[in-house]
Amino acid sequence: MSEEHRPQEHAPHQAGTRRVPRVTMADVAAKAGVSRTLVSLILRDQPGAGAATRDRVLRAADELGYRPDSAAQMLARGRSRTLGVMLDLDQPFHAETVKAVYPIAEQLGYDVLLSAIAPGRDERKALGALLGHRCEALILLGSDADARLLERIAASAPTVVVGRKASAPGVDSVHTAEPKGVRQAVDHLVELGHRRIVHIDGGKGPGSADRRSAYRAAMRRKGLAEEIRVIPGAHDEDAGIRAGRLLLAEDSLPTAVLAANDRCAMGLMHALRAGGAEVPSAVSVVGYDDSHLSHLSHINLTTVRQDTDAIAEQTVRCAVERLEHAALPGRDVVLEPKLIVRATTAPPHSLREHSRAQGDGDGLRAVVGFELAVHALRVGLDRVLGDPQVASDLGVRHALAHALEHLQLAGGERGPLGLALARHEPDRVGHGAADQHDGLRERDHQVLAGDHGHLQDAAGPGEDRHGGGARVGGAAQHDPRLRVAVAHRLGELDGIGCGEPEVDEHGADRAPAQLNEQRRGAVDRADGRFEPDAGGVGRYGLRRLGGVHAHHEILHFGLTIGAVAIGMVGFTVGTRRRRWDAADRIDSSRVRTMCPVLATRGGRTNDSGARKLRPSSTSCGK
Amino acid sequence: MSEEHRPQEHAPHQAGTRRVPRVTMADVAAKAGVSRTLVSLILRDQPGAGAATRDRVLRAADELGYRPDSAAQMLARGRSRTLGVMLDLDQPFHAETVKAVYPIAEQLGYDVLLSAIAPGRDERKALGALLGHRCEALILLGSDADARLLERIAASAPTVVVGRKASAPGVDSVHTAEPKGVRQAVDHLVELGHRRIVHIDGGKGPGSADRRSAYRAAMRRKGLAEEIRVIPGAHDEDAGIRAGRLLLAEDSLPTAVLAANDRCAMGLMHALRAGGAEVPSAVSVVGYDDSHLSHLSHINLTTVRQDTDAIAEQTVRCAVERLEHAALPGRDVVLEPKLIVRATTAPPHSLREHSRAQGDGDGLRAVVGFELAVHALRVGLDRVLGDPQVASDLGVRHALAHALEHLQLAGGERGPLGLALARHEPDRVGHGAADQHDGLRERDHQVLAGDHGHLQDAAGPGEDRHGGGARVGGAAQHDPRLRVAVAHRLGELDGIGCGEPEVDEHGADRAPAQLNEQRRGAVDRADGRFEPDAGGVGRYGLRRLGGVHAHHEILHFGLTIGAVAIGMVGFTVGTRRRRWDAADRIDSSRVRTMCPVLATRGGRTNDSGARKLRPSSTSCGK
DNA sequence: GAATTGTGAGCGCTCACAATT
DNA sequence: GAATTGTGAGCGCTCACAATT
Repeated sequence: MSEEHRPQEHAPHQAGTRRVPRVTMADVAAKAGVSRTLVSLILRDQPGAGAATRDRVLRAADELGYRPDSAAQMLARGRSRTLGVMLDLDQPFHAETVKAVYPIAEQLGYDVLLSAIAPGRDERKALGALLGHRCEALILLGSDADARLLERIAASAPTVVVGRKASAPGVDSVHTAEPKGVRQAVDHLVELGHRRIVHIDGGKGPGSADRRSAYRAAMRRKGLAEEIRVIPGAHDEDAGIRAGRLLLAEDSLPTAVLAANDRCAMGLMHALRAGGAEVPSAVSVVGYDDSHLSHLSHINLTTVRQDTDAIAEQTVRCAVERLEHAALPGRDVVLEPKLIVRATTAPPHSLREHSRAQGDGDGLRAVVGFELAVHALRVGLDRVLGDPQVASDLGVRHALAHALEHLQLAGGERGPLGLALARHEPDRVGHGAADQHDGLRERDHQVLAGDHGHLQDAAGPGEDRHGGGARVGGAAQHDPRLRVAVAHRLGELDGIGCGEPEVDEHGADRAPAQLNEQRRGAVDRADGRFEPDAGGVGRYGLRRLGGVHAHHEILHFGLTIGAVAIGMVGFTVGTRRRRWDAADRIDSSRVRTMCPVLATRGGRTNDSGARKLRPSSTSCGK
Repeated sequence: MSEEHRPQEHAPHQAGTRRVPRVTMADVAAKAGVSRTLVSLILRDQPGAGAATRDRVLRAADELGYRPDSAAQMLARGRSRTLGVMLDLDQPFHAETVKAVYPIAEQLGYDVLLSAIAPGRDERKALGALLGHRCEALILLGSDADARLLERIAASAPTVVVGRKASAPGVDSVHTAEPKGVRQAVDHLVELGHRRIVHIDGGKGPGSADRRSAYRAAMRRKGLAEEIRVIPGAHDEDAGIRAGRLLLAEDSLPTAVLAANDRCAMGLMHALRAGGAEVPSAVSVVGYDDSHLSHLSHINLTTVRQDTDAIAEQTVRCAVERLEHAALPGRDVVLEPKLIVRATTAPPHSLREHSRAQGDGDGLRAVVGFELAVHALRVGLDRVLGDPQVASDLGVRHALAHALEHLQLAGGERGPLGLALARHEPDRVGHGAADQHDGLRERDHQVLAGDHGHLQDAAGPGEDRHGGGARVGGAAQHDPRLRVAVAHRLGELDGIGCGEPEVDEHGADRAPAQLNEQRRGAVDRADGRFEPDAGGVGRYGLRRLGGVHAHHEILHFGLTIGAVAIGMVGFTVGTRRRRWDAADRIDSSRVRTMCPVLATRGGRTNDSGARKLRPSSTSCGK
């Protein structure tokens, strides 16, 4: 019977059975005129074949489109060199881990096969698929198998459980030190002043039991045994939503919640916000995992980081070592967790009301505060400097110079406030702080060019200088570059990007240089205009302040300096004014422009609100 | 040579080669006392074996822990009955699809193997793994392969591309009708009144080209050919962030953006918000996919839904049919998309504001701005009034009185600023504006009691009045009730909750009454303390301003008045100062407390930042 | 003759060892 | 003798067919 007429071609026992024609090693060997063994040798990149033969075989294989059949390889080798990974596709943490597993496995010469758990596809099924495909070792990412099941699994193949301590002997496990991570989170909250700290647990999810008891222990350790409360949950948004609603339905909210993981925290925050309880002002929330979502700064979740790279490496290593030394006892690899403080934790309001705790820990607000301080200053400047008379006064200019210098100093030599203002008001501020900045783009340099003093003629005929009410609206329009700068800086503060390792919470154990590289790449790609901020401000300014403190520092600096600067200008104008008054060089319309309240004395006003004011009999007014 | 001494046991060619001992069919056959064929037959559930033998074999297999070796099965069968799915673990849409693929494949008797693309693992690599493991057909979820590559892939195995039209002959594709989905989105936006609708495309991602041209077509169809603008992007958050920053850096924002997919939309929204452009008040955003994230109501993304169940079913069917009838021509299965309107789309502000575009349309920022203006004022007051000498000066008190009066007037008789300040600074402001407020809680009344003048002794010996740097930290602490009030108000303004239907952008077609009900329920549940604000300030204050206008109004008022008030106080202090100077009633430490910059003249400083300042020769300093 | 069971070849590869240059 | 090449068995299964009851 010739090859073409094989009965398999229409085998009756299975619908759709179709022998897929395959280019085999024998075909390649025939074409190249060598033996199968040589082909095998050459394709596996083993030594022992002549260069000419090598070429010929490789070419033949390529021409025939030959692809080794791993089934046959496995069979012949007696082993598959394949690791099976069971995962939950909905857990970003699993995705991160798998992505880190691939390169390590490849490096060790192992293939990776994935099998997902899903509705209607439980662990047994998912693992069965892996085992059936001859995975030599199993990596269980989302397992909630009990000791008995785990033992049975491990009987089939070396097994590594990730994310929790293995409950069965002879099973390796790789996970974070839950007690430490949870304790860090609890300590952080207690330090902020929280006492009513609730824990939403992860149900049967991996690590949940450990985190639950770690929470209890951490609370007891802080003398908060009576405040211990665990709400049953799971590792998804729904659990967080349910817990949030449960809490909202009660008489009063706890001041802080430690969620089972980031997804749970997301759901919780959603429910709280929908119910009118803002995070973190009403309730602080801590997640777990530091999955990529928590980085996004409109989420900006305080969370316990698990290092997926380290987890992946240890996991693969465990599996491979067990594969090569079967007799190894079960190991439990425990990695260090790390609390990443972002913007969802703050002092509880009860404390804040007593005005004791410093700062509210709200990153977004801090930055917005900083921006607004700059704008408040700008409004003040516009008001005052909108009047050429006032602006040209030497005292005012000096006061302004001081204010700006102060601003620059606020965040360090070329601090964020100074730089931002320099970019915001280049024609006014000059670029004393900015011009040495090698990252500044040409355009910026051009804008700044020809201005080397600390203060240019502030009252110069800029197209922006018309005074009056409309100015305020104008002032409220932010320079988009400033926005971008702030957004970038926020990202840096959060440690998403580059940074000195000792400051950067994320990068610390992650090869910062590489991250820097990456970061810069991202920035470069984003938009040519951003480099100065990415490379400059962050590095010189906020970084120096270090981590989360920077948030508070900025808020304080911004508010302080904005207010001080405006006050100063007002002060100076006030001081000088007497002189102008005497010289009668300022008319009422100018005064009104400068400050509507002051102008009402003269009975003239263009402000319906101000019209009702009854002026006092002080020195203001004409 | 006996089995135990196989040389493979220590094969030298590969480190760690270890023949995994395996229970084979022969072992089972031996144990059951039958032939291998019978075991094979029985384990595959084929007819033709006696019931008794069946039992015996099954029992033997079970006892030995026998597990068929799929590598050998594949090899022997000549086919694997395995479908390979290539996916991107970071795309929720892929996860959804895979979860739907499993049951359908199982039903048709196929195994599923997953292979992820990841950094350092491109399509070729991922597909190579699948092919190597003898997948008979390939399902490509995140492919950006061009026609040439696709053709080469398809030469190895029947291929189904998901999410876009296949560009190569003989390749099946399953995707949503992009033109329809995009048109629905564009039509929805145009109906809301948008014209400047930008599209962030998905780069080389699946379906991007189709969506891009569909966007162009839909825009042209609406007579908006001139508004067409495509920003290069990708299917991830980064692309959205980059596009958002790009847009923010321009002179003005578009009013609506159609993102490449949900993740891109998430990044975009993040960037916009970080840059101060609220969604949807400043910019409307539409996603694509309806992945599980978009459901979460703090995201609540308007998006184009793709039915993953239908996609999975059609995809598996295509693959299997092609497997069984090789000659089939390439099919293109097109499914219906569906626009899911949620909360990220709203009428453009140009419409809402009669094309005046006041302010930046940022609700949160407006409110924060208002808060911060109050705080800036407070900082200024603390600074100035922290010095009893200054504070007791009649001129300063009058200036302050004016500022506060102005604040109260700003939002109407009992306007939000006045009220907020009254609650914030009850002992200082008095409750002229607040005491008639029937919603105020008893405690508040008590706090305010006994103070009926417009201005109490500002320098009185309150426990809160110590001046100096620490005060700033204190001032940055917000009254949580104020925040809650603000959050509530924001919710009302945004139409998430109750409100006049004609103002409420979201609720208009959504049964406002029911929403009101819901909202009130939420408020009632949230915390007993909130009623005054929910029922009071909102009703008397902001509501009167009406809808989104209020945002801008508050921002302007807040900034203006904060700056004006501080400037006024500074002005007055400046004016008065001459007198103090003359009387030598103010010492340098006091000045330093009041304003560090001013103090540097005297050479004394407690501020390392200020130390570097070189004072000018003006009137400041001792 | 139908139901049940067994035999031998082969899937495509790798490995140990032998045989060439 | 070192570098290169070839041979034959076997990995664990399935299939067609033969051989039993």
